[in-house]
Amino acid sequence: MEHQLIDMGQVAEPDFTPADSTSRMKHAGLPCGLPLGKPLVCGDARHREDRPSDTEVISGSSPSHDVWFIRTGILRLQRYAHDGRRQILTLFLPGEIVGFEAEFREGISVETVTQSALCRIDRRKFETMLSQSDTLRAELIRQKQDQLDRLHWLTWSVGALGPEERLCAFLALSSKFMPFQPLHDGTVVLSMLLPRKDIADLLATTVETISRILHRLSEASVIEIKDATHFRVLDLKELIALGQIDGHFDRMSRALAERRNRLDALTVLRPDCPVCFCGR
Amino acid sequence: MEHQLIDMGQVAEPDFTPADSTSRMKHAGLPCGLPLGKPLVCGDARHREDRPSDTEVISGSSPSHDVWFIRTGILRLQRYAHDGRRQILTLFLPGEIVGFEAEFREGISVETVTQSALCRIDRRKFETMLSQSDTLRAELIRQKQDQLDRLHWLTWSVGALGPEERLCAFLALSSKFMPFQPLHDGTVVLSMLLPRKDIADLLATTVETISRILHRLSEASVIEIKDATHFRVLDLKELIALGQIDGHFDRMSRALAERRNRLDALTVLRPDCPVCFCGR
DNA sequence: CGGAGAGTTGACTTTCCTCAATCCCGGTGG
DNA sequence: CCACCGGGATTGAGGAAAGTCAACTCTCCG
Repeated sequence: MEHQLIDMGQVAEPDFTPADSTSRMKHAGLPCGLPLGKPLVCGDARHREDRPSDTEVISGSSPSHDVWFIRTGILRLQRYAHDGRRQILTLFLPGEIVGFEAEFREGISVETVTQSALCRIDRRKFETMLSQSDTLRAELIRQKQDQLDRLHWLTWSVGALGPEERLCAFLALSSKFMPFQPLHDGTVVLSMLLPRKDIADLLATTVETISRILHRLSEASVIEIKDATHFRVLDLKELIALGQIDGHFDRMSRALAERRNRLDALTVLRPDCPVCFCGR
Repeated sequence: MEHQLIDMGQVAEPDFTPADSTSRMKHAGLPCGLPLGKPLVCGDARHREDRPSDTEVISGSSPSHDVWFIRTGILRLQRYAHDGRRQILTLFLPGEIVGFEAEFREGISVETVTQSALCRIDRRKFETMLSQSDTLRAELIRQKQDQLDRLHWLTWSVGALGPEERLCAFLALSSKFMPFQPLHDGTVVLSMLLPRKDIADLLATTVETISRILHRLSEASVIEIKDATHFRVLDLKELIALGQIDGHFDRMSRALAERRNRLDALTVLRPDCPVCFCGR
């Protein structure tokens, strides 16, 4: 199979039941750790933090002393216009390092989208670790590159495409970084972790437009809407074509899969975290 | 003076005369060189290339063997939608290194906007240089950071602001990276090097809208239109306010100034290039 | 049972894109 | 020297996509 389906494991979902619509708020704990290769080294002891959704991690005004490692959950980098309009510039996913630089400019903030488990690391310590570990440095560069990639897509897409095309691309990609349930016929039921407002602000449109397009796609049998947060993807190829990410889908989903695998490797090889006391 | 005015020296402009409207196509030669600190090391001998405007530097389809160093001129990173609509994702300026990675994805290409003087460097050699020079590595990271910064602005701006606000921000920034002529009263006459279509495709709008907004701003006495490529900035503060880049203008123009200074230092300290044979 | 919040739906409105005509300027050739 | 030509820029008229506003539904939860 060319595109291996990957279960993120973030959300426990047995057989799909529409009643399970609160899944957006649940998550399982994972041991924490930075991607430092063999030894799991954390910057701090007892630095683990669980955050509910929609809480500020990095403020838009006060410079932060900390760097964050995302164990589970999704974060958003955002900025507001004077009229209160918000633009989400990128999403951060499990395994990513946030706040090292640049993501805390005046007016730019980072918040949790879903409930999240984070590791807080002192900036000074992180810089030391960075200077001592080639592995970590390489990982950081890879992450910056991935983020630049995503931002290129978003910028192009917001500038040159319409809302429908953007949403299709987003849905296609979502099937690679959101939890889902494979079905017998090869299709999948996708659990959308982002509320409508976040999707709208990421894709630079409105909740009303998102809603209308979703139902239009459902009408066209590209997706099936099980409930507000669960979509069955009937025609992934069509989503990719409509979203005009033909040449980019493979690379982007590969990048996502690799990050996921690196994270899994950490948690599988070291079920407990020997360095920090954030165990389990 | 808080914001030092910097003459780019790219365009020879004595006293301003509206007749000088072909200045867009002219540029002066500079010695080439990579920002490697003391010794100027180039990857290749005789690798200097002069390009007219609107020529492809990095193709969207065939992977490139080369990395480019911009001595003079402006380049654009762009991508087309299926309907032919183009989005310019970023501009590259003198002193920047282009094509090392990521800027040559499927469908993404780099072209000259103005006539440009480039240094072509073999990718293999560049990687060697990179592994041997901390200075170069640091410079490359700084550049990536600047590009990420600009892209954050563009994405936010296209997503959350209207065309008028985007154009104001662009004009304000332009006064920091385009040639200009200071006037007796402290205002400046800006030489716009980009044709309307490029401005429009960068700001995700149309030439008609750009034109209308320019004349609206002129009507409001924020700028004065000398001719199609020369604007006198009457009220920079207002441009910054309208463009909502209050908190970012200083940092972004500082970054531009620093790059410019580093490039100047290279050319001033080493008026001839001792390593490569591209001399002056 | 009632209230809050998210999502959906419909009617209206506005912005800005599209299309087309015109202008302006520089270059060229008679 | 002047008339013509071509490309970029400007201006105007009209229309469509998507944003705004408001009403309504649904589910969850106290």
